[in-house]
Amino acid sequence: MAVTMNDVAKAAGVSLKTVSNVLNNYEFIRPATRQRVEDAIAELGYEANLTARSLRSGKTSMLGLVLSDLSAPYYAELASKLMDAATKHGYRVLVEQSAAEGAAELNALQGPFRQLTDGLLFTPLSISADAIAERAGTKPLVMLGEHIMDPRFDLVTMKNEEAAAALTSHLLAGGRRRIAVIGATPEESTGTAGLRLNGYRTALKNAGIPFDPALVAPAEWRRDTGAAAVAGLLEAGVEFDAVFGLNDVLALGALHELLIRGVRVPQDVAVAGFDDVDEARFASPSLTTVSPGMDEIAERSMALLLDRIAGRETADAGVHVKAEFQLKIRESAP
Amino acid sequence: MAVTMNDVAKAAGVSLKTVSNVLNNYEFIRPATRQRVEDAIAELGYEANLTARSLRSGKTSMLGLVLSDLSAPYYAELASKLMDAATKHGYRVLVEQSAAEGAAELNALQGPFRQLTDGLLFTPLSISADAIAERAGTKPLVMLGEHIMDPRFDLVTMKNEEAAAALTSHLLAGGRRRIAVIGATPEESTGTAGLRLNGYRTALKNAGIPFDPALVAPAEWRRDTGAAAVAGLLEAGVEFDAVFGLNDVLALGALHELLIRGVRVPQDVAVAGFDDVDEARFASPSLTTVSPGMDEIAERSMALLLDRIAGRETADAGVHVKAEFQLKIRESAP
DNA sequence: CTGAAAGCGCTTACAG
DNA sequence: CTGAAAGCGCTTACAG
Repeated sequence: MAVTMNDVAKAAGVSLKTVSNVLNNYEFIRPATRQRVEDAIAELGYEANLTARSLRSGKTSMLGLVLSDLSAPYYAELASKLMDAATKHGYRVLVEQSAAEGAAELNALQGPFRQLTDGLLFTPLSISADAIAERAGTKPLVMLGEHIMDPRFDLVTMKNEEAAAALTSHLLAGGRRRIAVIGATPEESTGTAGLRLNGYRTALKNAGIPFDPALVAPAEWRRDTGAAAVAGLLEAGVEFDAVFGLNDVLALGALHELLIRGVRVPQDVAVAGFDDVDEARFASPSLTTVSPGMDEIAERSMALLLDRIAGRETADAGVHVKAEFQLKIRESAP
Repeated sequence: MAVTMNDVAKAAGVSLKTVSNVLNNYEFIRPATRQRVEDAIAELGYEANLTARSLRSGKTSMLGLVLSDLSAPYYAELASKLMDAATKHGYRVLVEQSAAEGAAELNALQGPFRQLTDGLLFTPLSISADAIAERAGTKPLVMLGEHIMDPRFDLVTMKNEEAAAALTSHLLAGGRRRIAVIGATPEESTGTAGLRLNGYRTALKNAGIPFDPALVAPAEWRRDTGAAAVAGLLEAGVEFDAVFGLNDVLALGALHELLIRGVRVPQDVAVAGFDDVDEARFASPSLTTVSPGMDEIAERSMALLLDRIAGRETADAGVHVKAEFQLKIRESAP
């Protein structure tokens, strides 16, 4: 059997409570007592049983991270940063992939997954704010992304509209007039895709250019679907001189498809994305995109969640944070 | 307070043990009793407390996954598949990033992380087999990768030597004679890099071509380091007509560097990688690489770990599994 | 097939 | 500053 607190207490000649006090850094312990306990711990190689601690205290020292797909570069990079941040604060991260499915999202919100974690970083994609509110429970919950922007919930996100507008304006300043958008439906206006499309429309409007729904191609946010979407536009005979992929993998898929069809980038068609994943810098041509402030998003969301858990943040209404973005002008749309 | 088993037992008019029997699918329960218990569970909305279960049973229903960096595409894709597999079997996955540092690896092996999981999928990169054996404890441990290939441990890996040899032979068959290798030191012969380099040397030997250490450039396995390594070779005046990046991100970084320097791929220099991450297919030119059988690796390693946990696999010596590979011939080295 | 009791290893009021 | 006791919510032998 493993060494228990009881063994430590006996070896140090103190009570259980005193050992617990030492472990939990209780302030008022006689230095000599503390020393004796610490010696006993070292000698016996005692390690606290986290499960027992958790059962009694109700805290698990684990955080939940729910996102659609860990193999998507944006999420992979974000998860990596969040885990590093959590480790720094003594927490571990339990990841759940929802595949953007409502059932999986609900499950993560209420099921055993929730029970095992002290707080949740949640990227909802399918379920509604009301469904979340109904099941939110009492443990802290911080939203990532923009499917839900509701005053009831804490939210850390990015400046989607502003950034998309800035990127579109850059394309317009480069003389592009028919900018295809990949990854949204023409009438979308909420959620990540909708907000980025709004930004695109705002920039067009400011430039006095009418919005043409024919230029907007829906697609799931992957490379293969980005490629297929641009192929669809070309085959439908839609004319365009730029492609705005609503995220980088869409743009990279589109870029690939254009090049194998002999379309020159950026001479014939400029291409731009959104996310600034590492891959974007090393594409050929390198990809113009938006850096959405991922470091800031990771740090702020982790800090907010930990503040809620510790009771340092007590605002009744949700706290909303938007990270700063940066345009990354590269070869694909100089 | 949450609903407990006691509440269910009272509501159903049975003992605690009977409720436990129903929850754990004990075979010999009178159907009527089972029904009453299930009704009570449904009515009260009872959910088992996993922490309590875990304290008593010693099982956590969590699996640990230790890898160096979740933002690396190969690991991101592997982790994603492993999580899906774990979910299918009722397990959750706790991920730990080691940054390939020995201290972090030791920590994952013994610390609280280990305590919280029923078994570990471990990609050691720094620590020795002996160090692992010393700290392996009694819980199941399956190695991923090839830093440790020791009969004491279960291991699921890929055919590094064979695959690297096959890829090199393909480059040779295409008329390439000076194939630079990025991501290893010339004398390396163990670990993932060493094995792949061995395969390269075997293929050269079979073709009667001498091994030139000047063609081998060390680099950490990232895009930026791949680019820097190829830049280093060019600036040192080393002549080569092909580049074998020991993984895809190295190859993609190298590809990018070659193209911005005006080297034509594949006309002047062929480029090949290893891993077949999704990105490889969509690079321009698309990347010739090895598909190492990631699906098989994910499935087999998960199955082996679960078999060890359940006691279905009882071999004293480590079970070693090697997945089948496939060459993916694409534009960068046709 | 089912029950009563013990106990997993901690933390938490409560005393003193 | 420290101790003795209770209890978090389960599962596990042990009986019957």
